[in-house]
Amino acid sequence: MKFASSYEPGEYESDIYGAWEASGIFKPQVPTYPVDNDGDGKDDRLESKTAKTFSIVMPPPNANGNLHIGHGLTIALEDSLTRYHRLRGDSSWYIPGADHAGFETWVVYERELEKQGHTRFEYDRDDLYNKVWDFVAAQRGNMELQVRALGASCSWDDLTFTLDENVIDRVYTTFEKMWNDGLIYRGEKLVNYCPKHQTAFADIEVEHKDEKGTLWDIEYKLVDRPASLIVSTTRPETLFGDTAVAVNPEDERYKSLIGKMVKLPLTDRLIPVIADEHADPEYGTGVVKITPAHDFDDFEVGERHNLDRVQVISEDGHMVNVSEKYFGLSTADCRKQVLKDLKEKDLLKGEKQIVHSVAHCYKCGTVLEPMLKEQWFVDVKKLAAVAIEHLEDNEIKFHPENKKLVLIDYLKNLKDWNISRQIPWGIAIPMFRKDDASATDEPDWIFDRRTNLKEIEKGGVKYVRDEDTFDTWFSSSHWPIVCTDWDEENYSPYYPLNVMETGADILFAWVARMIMMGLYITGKVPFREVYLHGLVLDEHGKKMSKSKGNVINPIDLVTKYGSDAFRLGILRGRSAGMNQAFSENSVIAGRNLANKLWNISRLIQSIVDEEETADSRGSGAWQGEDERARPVATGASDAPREDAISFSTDNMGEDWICREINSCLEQVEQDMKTYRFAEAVETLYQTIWDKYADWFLESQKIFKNTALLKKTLETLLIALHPFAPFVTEAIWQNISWTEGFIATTNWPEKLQYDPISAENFENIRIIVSEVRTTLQSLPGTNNAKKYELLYDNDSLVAENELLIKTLTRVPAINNLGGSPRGLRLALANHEIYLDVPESVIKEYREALTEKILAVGRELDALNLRMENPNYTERAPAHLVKETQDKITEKQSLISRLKQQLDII
RNA sequence: GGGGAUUUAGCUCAGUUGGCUAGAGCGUACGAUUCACAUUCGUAAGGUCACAGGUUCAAGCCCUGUAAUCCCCACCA
Repeated sequence: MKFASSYEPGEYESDIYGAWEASGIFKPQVPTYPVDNDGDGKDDRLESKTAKTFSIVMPPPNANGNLHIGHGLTIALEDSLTRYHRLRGDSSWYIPGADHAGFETWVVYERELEKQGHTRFEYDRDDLYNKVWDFVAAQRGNMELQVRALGASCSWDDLTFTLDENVIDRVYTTFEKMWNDGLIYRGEKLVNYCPKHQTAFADIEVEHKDEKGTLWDIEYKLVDRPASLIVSTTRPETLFGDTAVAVNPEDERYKSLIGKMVKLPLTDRLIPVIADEHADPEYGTGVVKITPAHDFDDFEVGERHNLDRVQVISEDGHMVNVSEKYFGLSTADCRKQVLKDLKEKDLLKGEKQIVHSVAHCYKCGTVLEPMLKEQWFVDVKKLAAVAIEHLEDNEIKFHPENKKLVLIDYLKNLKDWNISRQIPWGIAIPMFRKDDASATDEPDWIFDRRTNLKEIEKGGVKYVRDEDTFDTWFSSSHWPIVCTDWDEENYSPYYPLNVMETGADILFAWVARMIMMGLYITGKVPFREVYLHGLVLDEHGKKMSKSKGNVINPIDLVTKYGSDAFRLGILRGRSAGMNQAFSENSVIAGRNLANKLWNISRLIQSIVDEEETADSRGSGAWQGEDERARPVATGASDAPREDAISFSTDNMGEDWICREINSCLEQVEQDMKTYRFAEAVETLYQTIWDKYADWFLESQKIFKNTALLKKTLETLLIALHPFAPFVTEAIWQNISWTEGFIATTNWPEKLQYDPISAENFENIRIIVSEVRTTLQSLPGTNNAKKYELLYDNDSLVAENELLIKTLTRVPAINNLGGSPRGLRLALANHEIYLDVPESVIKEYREALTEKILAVGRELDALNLRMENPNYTERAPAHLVKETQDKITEKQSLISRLKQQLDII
């Protein structure tokens, strides 16, 4: 016996993964590059009946990080899909990736530098890039091992790293095209800037948090009259950058002051009073100071009124362009000083506490400073418009559906995209600035791919490299294109991707940009469907976080319960787009299913072994005389066929299990088509456990049909394989009659069965359940052993005595022969009794009364429905008939139970 | 301010086009036990489908309103 009594995942998983990988089964069958084997000069892939392809990319995990629970979910989802399609015969390509994780890795590395007592400013960009490269290379590998541990059937030879040459190449090609198309521009704008990391961010990377703050009222005195304006601000230190104060043009209080000058406190500067809609008469005093260089709204006001932009805060968060007293102070110190000085001059007229939202760095939590900087921007209007057009044409199907509208809404309001980052770890921006003022005819900036050079020469003019790198999302937006080897010449049968699976939280940052970029570069949407998963929350529905200490590590669970258990557990009870709780319990349930399946296989193998031994002795030990030739085998129809494997008719569980397995297969197929993973798993779980093990295998302990046992086990193993790849493969390798890998076998065809026989077994199940229920509700314990089962005039019971006896464990089943005794079961269509003595029946009286009442209530409800003429006239005929039948059934049941009660 | 969701058993969730007595897992209670599996088997209890109206022969599902929870976007001088 090869099978241990329980499934130990640790003993099998890594060997199995190794065998899969070594045999190359994760590679797609249809090549990714043109092939011309017949030498006719044409791409064979296009000539042949194109095999169906399935392609999906892995959202690249951080190359030097570890997987978290979200990755665990992503891989469970993506790999289940991939394996399912592989079994269905599609040329399936699951493309793995690794992310240089620009900013994240940089933050980690910069901390490392600090530990060593260095700062980034001691090195130039190329040095830093090389240092980080080495750092990442040294840390790399864990992630990829963890992806393997989760069972991802991805094609490792095709792993794409976000800094691979082909990626950089593609990004430069796009950038050049955009530059030539006028979609890229350099602009001085206010950008969100982290003074700690000294880099700018895109809007999307900013984290807004509500915080308590103080609103100070400051007096600005008018120059030509003894009057003053009170302005309110949360940032008094920025007053040095004020270049105007604004009032609403409709505000009667201040109309006469528009155009006058006020003196900027603590300075000698005079600034004008301007009229602008931005000033809200309802808010505070209705007067607002305008600091174009340090506030987003003020920046726009400044544009409208042509105001100067006076930058008073440096990139490292210190005061500049101010009088000596304040120069060099940190913004926080400067604020204190300004408040103190204003108070002394009696210009501070009030303060109050408010709650307002403040922008923070999503990595270090530092308050972001709006900073005036020259950056590269993408003009997104056209790109977004094209994306919206294709989305509205329903070219991409979303799961959940509503996310499409959310995305369209986002694209409609999208602002230009800042793609410059002031960190060295990333793809260098391929732009060079003219370094020769005398060359007036030459453009200020030129595109050039030679970013390894700090300066280049073109046409006798010297140009200097821009030191910035790309926003990670700029390159990531190319992911479907670079992963599938699409280019302008090579037709890739894998582009567009069949499905893009990723977190709902990066719908805007990533999915939106992939769509825009895909359309811009290839003219096609980059994927046909989008499946978005939500956050995995802890068991109480709270976000997992290090500070809360509720983080679950997927690899720990894999180690403890096995990869399959983790996958089954994390898929269960989860639907698209929803943030849902997760607990170890669901993984334990998955572990139990794996073990159940293992033991099912162990039982079947032992039956197969025994039969083979018996055959070799020449006596059909398990093929009793009852056996008749019966047609059941694979095939598409329900109709019995005469040429198939034979098996015994007496055990009607055989037809029944075929019916149930067929319906399970149909359900799973439907669920996979509609991305309802949890439902697919649930269906399989119930079919394998509740139906196959608890009813069919129990029945097979009486009549063994080895051929069918083999066939049905294979079917269930294959159907579960996408979700639980390891245990199904381990069993496949352990049972004696299968060949090759289950991972590359074919999705099962439907089984043939006789519907009448199947329905008969369903009736037997109902009888058995009723017997069990009644036995449990009788007084005393061990009732099953005490009472015999009696029946009258019932061929179903008569023909299946042994089966019913085994399933109910009653000591005997006898034909009454017309003289009823004992306790009659509450079954409408069968006359079945438990041979229970009078004394016990009397004790059962109460339960019987309750049962009669319950059936009576059901009957009343049905009658009420039938009495309503609107129902009988307007409801579909089959429903009305069903109701009528039910009434008849309930009535007869009640009268029988009442008879029983009368006897007592 | 704008938008998106969620609310069904003690907990976590299904319930697809309105149509049988609203389901599952976990948990709970009771019972079983050599003979594949205690990671087991059997049975049961447990529901005002958030609330209030409406449409319909029929509503967990559709419509209107209310409440609570969560998320996103914008703004907050």
